[in-house]
Amino acid sequence: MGIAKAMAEIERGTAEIIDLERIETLVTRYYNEGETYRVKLGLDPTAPDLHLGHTVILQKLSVFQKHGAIVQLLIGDFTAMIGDPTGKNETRKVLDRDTVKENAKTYQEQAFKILDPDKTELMFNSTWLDALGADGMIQLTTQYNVARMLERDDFEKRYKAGQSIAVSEFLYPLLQGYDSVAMECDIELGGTDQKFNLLMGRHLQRNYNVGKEQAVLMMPILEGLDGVQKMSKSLGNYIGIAEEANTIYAKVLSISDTLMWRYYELLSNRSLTEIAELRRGVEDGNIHPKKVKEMLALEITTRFHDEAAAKDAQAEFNKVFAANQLPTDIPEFAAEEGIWICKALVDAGLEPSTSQARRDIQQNAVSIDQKKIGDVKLNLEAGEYILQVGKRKFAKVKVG
RNA sequence: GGUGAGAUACUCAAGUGGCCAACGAGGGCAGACUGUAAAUCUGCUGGUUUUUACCUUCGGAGGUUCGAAUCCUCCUCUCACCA
Repeated sequence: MGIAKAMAEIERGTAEIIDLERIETLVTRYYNEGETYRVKLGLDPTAPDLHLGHTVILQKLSVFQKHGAIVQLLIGDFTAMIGDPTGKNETRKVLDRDTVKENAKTYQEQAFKILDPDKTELMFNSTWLDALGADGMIQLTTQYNVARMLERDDFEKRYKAGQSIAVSEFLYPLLQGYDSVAMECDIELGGTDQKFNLLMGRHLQRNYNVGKEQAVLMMPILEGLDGVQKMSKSLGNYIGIAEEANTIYAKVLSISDTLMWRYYELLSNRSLTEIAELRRGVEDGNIHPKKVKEMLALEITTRFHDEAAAKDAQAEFNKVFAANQLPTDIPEFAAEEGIWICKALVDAGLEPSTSQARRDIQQNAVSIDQKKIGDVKLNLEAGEYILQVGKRKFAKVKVG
């Protein structure tokens, strides 16, 4: 493959690249002399469930692997103790080594759905940060000053808003930057929100005389299903890559039409020209936007499962939501005769509390065997029923 | 160390003795309309084997009072100014 084409693949969809020249040099050297280089990605071991937001960067890493990169997946087991400053004053729970190892393993398994295992190294930053010691830590803190630290967007905002900033939080960017020193990486990837930390790596590599300064490549932050907030597990607006085909398909289809184009740009493997054509088609009214969304849903579902599973998911989706029929697999549970409907809904996991169940029944959101019920005092007699709350929550109950 | 201000539900934010399970906004859930899209309209948004009732909640622990998110004391945390 030509170097120009490789570079075009690397640059696609990026938010910002610092030191593009260096990347080009590395790629060129690979193609001419077969010399590999190192690309780093730091991961937080607290949340082992990868979602599409992570895959934006992982996909980029896999592009690099095609062009001569050895990927360094860094598990931030040490830095997890501090937690990247987020503005939230949550106390982090301290993870023990075993949990971290387990999380790392899960990470790895999931990441290998996208990455080439033969060109990936797994690392833990406790390896060198444990060894740093108090004097090493102090040495590290002399490399930067408070005024510059406060330039970091998040710190600046909080400082101006009069919110607290723990001293330990200043350590986070420094330690992350020091990782780059220890790893001697050539390029570091991250989201745009990581810019400050990524640049710190460059700064520290220079100060510690590593002999190179990492290039930085930032990917845009993928919005979650709501289209506003960034995709994250804690916000519940994510599509997990380990989720079932049906779920992934349905979630993709539930995004807004505007957001769909964003997902195309960042997640699809279709060429940019192809995407532009689809877009024109929709704008001209020649293609129904739902068709385009279905294509995206199929593509993404196929990526984490396979084509057959994706097709099945599509069929199932149409059956349940377009044709209003019952899904194929409905979780079952048993209950005693005469059980109060609200209690049954809670037991089935369809409702969080009987009070909530009561409200939903009053609002016509609950049906039994596809018939709405309005009676909150209903007790179920012996028999089998299909319970449904809203459009998407189903359960089969055996009473008696 | 001193002085002052503040801590309310998922978030922001009213409420300064009874009309408070606590205004409002955002978010979320549900209904109508749809393409499980968007926009719009409507309802709900602490819990309880059963609800015009009862129980728990306004940083924490005590106290005053017939009655406290509201008053008092101590504590914890945050911010500002001074040192």
